[in-house]
Amino acid sequence: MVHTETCGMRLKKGRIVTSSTDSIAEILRESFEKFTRAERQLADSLLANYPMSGLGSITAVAQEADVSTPTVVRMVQKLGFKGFPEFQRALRGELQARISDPIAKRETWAEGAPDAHILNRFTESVIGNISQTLAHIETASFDATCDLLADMERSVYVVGGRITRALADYFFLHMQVLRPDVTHIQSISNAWPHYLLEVKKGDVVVIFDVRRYENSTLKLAEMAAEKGAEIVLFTDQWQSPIAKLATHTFSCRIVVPSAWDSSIAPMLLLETVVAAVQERTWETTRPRMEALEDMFDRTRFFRKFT
Amino acid sequence: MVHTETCGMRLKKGRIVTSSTDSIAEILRESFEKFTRAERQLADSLLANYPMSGLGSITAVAQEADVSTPTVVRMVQKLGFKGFPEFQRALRGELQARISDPIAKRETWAEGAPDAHILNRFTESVIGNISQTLAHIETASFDATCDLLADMERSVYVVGGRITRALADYFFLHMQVLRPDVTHIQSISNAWPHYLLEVKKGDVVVIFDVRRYENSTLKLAEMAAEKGAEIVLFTDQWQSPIAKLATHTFSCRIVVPSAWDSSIAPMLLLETVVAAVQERTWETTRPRMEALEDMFDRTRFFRKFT
DNA sequence: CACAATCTGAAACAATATTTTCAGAACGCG
DNA sequence: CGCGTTCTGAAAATATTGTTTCAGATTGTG
Repeated sequence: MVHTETCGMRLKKGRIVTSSTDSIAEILRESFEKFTRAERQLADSLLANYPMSGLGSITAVAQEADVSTPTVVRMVQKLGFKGFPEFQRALRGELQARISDPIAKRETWAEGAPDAHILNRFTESVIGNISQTLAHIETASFDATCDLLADMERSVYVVGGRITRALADYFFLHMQVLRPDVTHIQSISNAWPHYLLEVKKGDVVVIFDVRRYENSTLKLAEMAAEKGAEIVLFTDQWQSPIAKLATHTFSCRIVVPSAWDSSIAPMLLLETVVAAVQERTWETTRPRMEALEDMFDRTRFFRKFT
Repeated sequence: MVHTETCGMRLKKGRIVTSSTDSIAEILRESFEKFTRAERQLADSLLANYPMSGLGSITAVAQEADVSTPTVVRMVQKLGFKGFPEFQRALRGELQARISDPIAKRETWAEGAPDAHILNRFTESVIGNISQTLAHIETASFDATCDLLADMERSVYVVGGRITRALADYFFLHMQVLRPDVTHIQSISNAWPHYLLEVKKGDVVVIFDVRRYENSTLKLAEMAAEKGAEIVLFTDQWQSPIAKLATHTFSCRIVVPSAWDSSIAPMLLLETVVAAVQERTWETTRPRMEALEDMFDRTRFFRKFT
């Protein structure tokens, strides 16, 4: 998955010997004096805007330096590469290292454990999911969703399915503190039509629906849509059929090395939404949170110390 | 000398029309819904470690994404490029711009959004949490926990608090499928003493307790400990007082730029435990899962297609 | 459930890219 | 200035990449 190539390092007679940690640029500079005229011209060209100029075809590289293609081949072989493609791979590997973020460099997550330990495999995969999920988010849509949820004129309904119930519950729990008029509808329960009676035009219905898309959730969405509600959908990469009805859809990567799907990516989005809504509603929310704190203190529900 | 190419912008029928200022990543994301299954798979792969993955040969790109080379050609043509080489040139041009711009070195998660966008800040912080949490896990302890939970001789009880209820619920939901004798106790409810009657020596009590540690949960843990239960605790970095009673404690980082704590790290551990237990109990679990599938099929609870 | 529309990848084909060969040019040296 | 050595690029030979075709697979639909 991750490209990792070391730089050239050959010991053959007549070849240029370098440490494997040297960057290709350094090798080029070090070997400069051993080069012939045409080769120097080429090395100059390569270094001129390193490493981009080396990424084209051998023909392009040669033309750029105004030398012939055989010269290019001869030079990279002198450097210790087997051929031009190998040289180019090394160059790409270097570039990769240069632009990749620190997280990508990390080899194992649970240190001391073998790569193959499930903790590492699982986490690796979750990080990939997060990265891919984020790559597909349109921030404008995200911001618009938060605006909707921060609008106190609109009532908010939260809907989860069999598995996503926990996500819906978690989201509900937080939204309930942030603002009034939040309702949790369990699409599985057969009481949901009652809740739907209340839904008005402009209300926001947040739906969690991942694969094994549930019929009842779809029906619920259809009815909410008919009533003119704004539907915000959190789904998986294969997209619940509700996507067609939704104002904003967020698709999350959920595949992990397990018989189950991972809820980490949707959970992350959901927590971020909570944080973003909170920023928008801080004025209203603060008194609510303080009141809540006060109530907890009075009920001695939580330990005050330790 | 310097490679400067603009991105695709064609007007031909059936092609995807984009502004010339869009980066290829953006074009990929925007066009995502117009893509077919294999094309999405490819787009994912390209975005996953953008833009490096697109720089190899068409064969390499296709293999990385696990699609055929014709798929690659078709997709880039859909994007408006004449062929793969043109696409790759555009990609190189972009990389060039990115490399030479000293400010743009930093990788962002939701590309196109400013670093300061909450999606990026939040995710950054969550990744940090995961990394730190994993660094503190003792794999031996983790494995021992999974062994306990895979042991069908022992009954399993799952306990959550006010906020962690969702985590407990999620964990319960999965364990319930994996094995028999799993019970969810809501520590808040005042019915929990009834459940405790059943707890025997050797039973496993999985407790979620993060800050604002709850009195009732502590009491519950004390009584379970007295009965000789093995206590597995998921808590935060400041450690719930229950840690003193627990056989295995896992502390998670939970701080994010929000007024709330993040449940991502505990959720990750929990999902990993489920995956690991499942590996251990596959023989027993398979028939259970098949039976469950069958029941869902019969109840037409889920949509069978789409 | 059959039919049409669409999607997909194996394989043939075409176009390039890379390497090799080789003849002449350039250089050093007596 | 002649001779051997080294260097260089045109062109041929080879290897690889990129494109197109087409039949089977899949999906949506009446």
